[in-house]
Amino acid sequence: MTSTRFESIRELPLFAEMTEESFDILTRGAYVQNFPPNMVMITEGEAADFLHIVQSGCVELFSSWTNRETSVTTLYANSTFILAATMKDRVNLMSARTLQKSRIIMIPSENVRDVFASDPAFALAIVDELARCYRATIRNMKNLKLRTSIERLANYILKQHHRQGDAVAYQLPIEKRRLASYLGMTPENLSRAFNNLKPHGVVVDGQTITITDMTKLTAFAKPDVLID
Amino acid sequence: MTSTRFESIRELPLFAEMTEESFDILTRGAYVQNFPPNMVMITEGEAADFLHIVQSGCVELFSSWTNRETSVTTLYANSTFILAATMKDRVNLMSARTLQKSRIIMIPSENVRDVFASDPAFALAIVDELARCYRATIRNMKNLKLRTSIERLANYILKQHHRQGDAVAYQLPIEKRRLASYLGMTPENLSRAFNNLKPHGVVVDGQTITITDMTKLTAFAKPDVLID
DNA sequence: TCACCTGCTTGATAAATGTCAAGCCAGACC
DNA sequence: GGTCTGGCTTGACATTTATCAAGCAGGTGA
Repeated sequence: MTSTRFESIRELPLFAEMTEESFDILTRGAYVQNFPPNMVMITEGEAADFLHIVQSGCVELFSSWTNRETSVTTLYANSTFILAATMKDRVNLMSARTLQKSRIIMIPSENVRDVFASDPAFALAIVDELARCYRATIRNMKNLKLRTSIERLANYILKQHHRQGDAVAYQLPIEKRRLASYLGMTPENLSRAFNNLKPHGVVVDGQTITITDMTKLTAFAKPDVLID
Repeated sequence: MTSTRFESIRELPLFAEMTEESFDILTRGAYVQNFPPNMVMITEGEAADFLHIVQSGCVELFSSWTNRETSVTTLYANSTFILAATMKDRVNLMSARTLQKSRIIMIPSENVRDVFASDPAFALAIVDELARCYRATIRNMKNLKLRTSIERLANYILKQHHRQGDAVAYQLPIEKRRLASYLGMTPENLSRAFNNLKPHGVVVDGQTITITDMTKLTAFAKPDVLID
């Protein structure tokens, strides 16, 4: 049984509904790999030979042009990446690096395309995941084009607050310099943006964010279900 | 035969490979509608009841937040839109307006989801289209985050040049104020950006763009297959 | 314990981009 | 032909954001 090694992902939405046979075919030739922190595992422009799934740890997708670099997103356990390039059999548009020691499952892209064609439940799950990622990217772009950097930060702080169980104080999940890049600004500018949010009810101490006045912060951030 | 009204889209990649029966089911309850120019046909936040296809004319997808608005993309004949929201049965994240008199085919979202589940060829076409749009959006975001507005304009000029058959001079396909919004800048700034490109081999006269020095322009724009 | 990283912050300054106001100009319409 | 309109352009200025340089601080390892 090849699949026993991959039981941990069997319950993920992407794989939960497919037949046992399909899952076997899918995981044939798949393998698990451990990466140390800060390791570039995928470089943009390379062929997408494997669908990747974060089993544990943390992966950043980023992209470069000339001498500039930008963080696109950060992925945690149970996230998939390289799905679109896998399905279209094209090169990756983004690079990927580990931020922590990470365990990654790699499934041959060919298997994914084969099973997509033969297992309707898997096809549905793939399209669902793809549409979800697409919509997340549209939201991201709206965020970038419609808001200033301070507004983006304010909304990020609110979103994290909800993700971390509505605690008044919480820890930033990533380094500030990566957050800055994700939000489309420089680290210096992020520092100043945090200061600018003080009168709007946010206090920062190291990695700890404390929302001192939710009403003020929400009034300033104006979160929107169609962006955030 | 319901489908005769929709023969014009039968040959599109999205519908070409599906069975005749599936196409019949898909177009049941579908209809064609004519819109005048500058008509908002879809408002973000509304349910995505129909998959839309531009049969003729021109449609702009755009988005708003507070009192700001941004152009996301412009679609011409044979383009589909609202595909991701249709597949996930969610609200639209973008609004759509006609830029010219346009003829739009509308297919009930329910039909799309039903046929997706029953016709593997259609499923494959859907996932292909979705992945294509997703990747286009990633490119768009990289363009926005990694380049200045002048660099974005330079690359836009190069891309249009190729699209319009490598002619030395060509007409801008959209109004400058919409181009400005698409590129993430103000109309005033676009005007100045055109002026800034003069020493890099671009002359503008109204809607006409003339590339006077391709070498210089390319050297400045540094187009990249992973963005453009 | 201390030195030394590395990432963060702050200040000074520059560059990019946006805003406001005015004028220009081509096309639409009477 | 003349007027009007809307989009485009230009100038002056404000704001936002980036850059450069320096200093700070918390964690790591000798």
